[in-house]
Amino acid sequence: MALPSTDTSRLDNTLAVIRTLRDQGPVARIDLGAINGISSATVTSISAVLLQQGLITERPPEAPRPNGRGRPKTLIGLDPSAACVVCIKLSINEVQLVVGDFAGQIHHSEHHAVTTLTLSADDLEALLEEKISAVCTQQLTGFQRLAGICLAVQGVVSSQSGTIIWSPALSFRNAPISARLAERFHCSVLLENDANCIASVLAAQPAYADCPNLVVIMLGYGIGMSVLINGVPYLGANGSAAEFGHSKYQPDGALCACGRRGCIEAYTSDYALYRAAAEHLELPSGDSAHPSEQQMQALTQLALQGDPLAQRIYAEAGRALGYGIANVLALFNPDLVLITGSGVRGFDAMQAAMHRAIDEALVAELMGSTRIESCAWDRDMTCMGGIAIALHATDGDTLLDSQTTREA
Amino acid sequence: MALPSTDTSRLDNTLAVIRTLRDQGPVARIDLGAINGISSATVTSISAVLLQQGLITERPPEAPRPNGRGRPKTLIGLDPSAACVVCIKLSINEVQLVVGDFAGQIHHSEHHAVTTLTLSADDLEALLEEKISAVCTQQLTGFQRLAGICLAVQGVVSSQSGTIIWSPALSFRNAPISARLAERFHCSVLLENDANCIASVLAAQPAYADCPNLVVIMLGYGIGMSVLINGVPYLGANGSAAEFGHSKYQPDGALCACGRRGCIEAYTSDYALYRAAAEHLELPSGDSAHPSEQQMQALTQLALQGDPLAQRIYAEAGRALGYGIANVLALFNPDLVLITGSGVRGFDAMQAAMHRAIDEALVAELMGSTRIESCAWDRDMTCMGGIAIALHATDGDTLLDSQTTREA
DNA sequence: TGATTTACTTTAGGCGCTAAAATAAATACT
DNA sequence: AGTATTTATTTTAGCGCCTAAAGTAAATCA
Repeated sequence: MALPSTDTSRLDNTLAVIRTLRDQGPVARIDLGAINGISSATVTSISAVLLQQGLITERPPEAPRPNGRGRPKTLIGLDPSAACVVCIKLSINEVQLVVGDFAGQIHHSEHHAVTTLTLSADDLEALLEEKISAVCTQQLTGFQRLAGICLAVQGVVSSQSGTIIWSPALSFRNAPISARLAERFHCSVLLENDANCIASVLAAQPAYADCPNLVVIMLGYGIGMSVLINGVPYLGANGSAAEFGHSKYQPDGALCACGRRGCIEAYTSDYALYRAAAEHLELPSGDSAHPSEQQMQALTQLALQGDPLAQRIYAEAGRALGYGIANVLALFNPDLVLITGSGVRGFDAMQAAMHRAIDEALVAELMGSTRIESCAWDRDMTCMGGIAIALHATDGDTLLDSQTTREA
Repeated sequence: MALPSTDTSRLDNTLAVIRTLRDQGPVARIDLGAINGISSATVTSISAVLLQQGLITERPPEAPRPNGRGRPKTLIGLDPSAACVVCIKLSINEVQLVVGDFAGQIHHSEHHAVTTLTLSADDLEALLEEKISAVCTQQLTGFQRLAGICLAVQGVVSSQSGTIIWSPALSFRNAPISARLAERFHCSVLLENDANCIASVLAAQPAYADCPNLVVIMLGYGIGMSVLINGVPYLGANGSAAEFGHSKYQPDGALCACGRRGCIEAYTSDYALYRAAAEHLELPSGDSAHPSEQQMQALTQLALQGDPLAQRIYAEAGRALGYGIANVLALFNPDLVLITGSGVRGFDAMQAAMHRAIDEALVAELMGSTRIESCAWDRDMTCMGGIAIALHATDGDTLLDSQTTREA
């Protein structure tokens, strides 16, 4: 496996510089050296090339005094216009498109209501092509190139083959979507699970920097999970790892949307909560199989205000969640379990039962030092993660690309 | 993080050569180049150094004609006497010591009956020191150096800190054992979970070469598991990952040795099977909390011969195992689940119920392409894995060490 | 015996890195 | 203002590793 390291070394160091600049904003050469463990002579050499390629620019030294005497630092930073990426989030009845620049900043975002379940695979492809084309002509004029597209999809996807294996938002299966889009737009197309995108964003936050093994559970209409092992999403053999929602609470338990019984999702997801409540409580009307945000908020309110039935429903959901988390702790022993998703709205009503269940299920040795926390939900997080992942994945291409275009 | 690759590159390539030789036996330089993706000029250079350090030897070309015309290959192979490692397996009431040579071959093995549960931490250390010393004087005379010691322990260990956090074989906890042995024997001391040792051996077998994500479940007095992710054992935050035995089958279920209820172990382990059977069946007498191999075989025989109660007990054990595996599949989506351990003796009696339970628990999409197989049990496997792990971990040291000794 | 084939070694040259020296651009001091 | 000091960046010199290609070695084939 040993590569001719003389080649890879320069590439590695160049990518490290680019990523440092993306994470930290403009940085001086000497600091880039210290951060990445390379000499400043090497940074000079690397940055000279990047400058010439138009991927970075020098910033005038900041007006306020730098920090004492000596030659002031010359900060270099990514040129946002060097490249851009598009992230498309595909969820039930909604498609979101976001454009991010080379520096990782969000440039544009748009939502479209689409009845995703009625689409055929060809429809979907046509739809995506159309939306991306529109965004390209309207938004991407200032950019030197479109580096990549990230498709963030709810469900099971194979990143390797670029195939959507199964998604609750789609009525078809095994759709090889990446290859066609890649051909159409001449750039890499990544296919990611939505939970992995969110977990990547969370893991990048300084508060969680010391958690290389991070589990993120997303509560919502269904239940998703992402497991980061040493900071990278664990995908499993077919990309169907981390299907927490369909791990079991109770053999022969409640019926799940997947058709089996006793899944955590059958107790803790929005549809499960609503199903349990709908028979007995008066709630805003609507599609009871796909409860609206309004309906769910009403139900959560009832529980928090002390309605006994609603409380019981949330307690049972919390207990199921707790037993599920206990299994996750026993099997993954992560540093941190983070609970988020639109369903965190009801987390306060579940929390006590959840903790009770975990204590009931696990001895202290197996709890280890794992923290369990919840985290506010932001619907844009998925695409922010997708943008970051797409940029990271395409840095090598961008580098190569700007080499050849400048040479020509 | 980028290291001065100019330095690491040579080290990487040298280690790759050593490991290729260990895996495949003597190999010609040109083939070492092809296997590891380096030029044969580099292999010549690397092997010249290793030869001079005494880590490898040239083999006379084999008597039977090589393969046609041309200069025959000169095979080079590891010198078994260049180093040795000791692996100590610590399990309930037994300590096994095995010596392996630099080429990875077992050189010596011995078992000792020890009432491990009555030992204090100091007793254990003294015992290990004594046994290792004895082995050193008797067995290690032909070796140039003792490269390392591997402690393979049942239970939760922290490899990083070299601390036995908890083991069913010991009555004390949090024993920092590695550091003291390292000081005493002047070599690296690795602490490993026994299941990880076994999984490493299995993963190295050609039959499982295409399974980078491998789960090994060990049935026995207790239930252990190891998860290999991309071929390396996943340890989790505190080394307590992969505690399959204490993942849950049933909230409020059968009482487990850990003190909680409903763990898989409380249904599927030897003690659980025996406990369920002891009241109603006539079985060889003995310690019913620690059933002997003989007792367990008798019970297995009853089930296989059609005794209805024994069959029911094994079926329930299989169902619990199946539900546990279903969770493992949902969460890890491995390429292969391998079931082994002394408890595989009863696997035939559990298998049907296990598969039924898995089908009942999971939709086909989540089963993916995961194979579930059992695998014959060999009590020496743990130490074979420990030897391999110890050699792998100490190759760098051995290299450095033989450099300095030869120079002096 | 010499041609051919295959394996191994030597040579020549490139790349990437670093340390150290040189240069640049500020502030501090007198 | 002019020089010393401090800090950042660039240039230089040199090292280690790698590869391709040329050279050498050791067989078989005819």
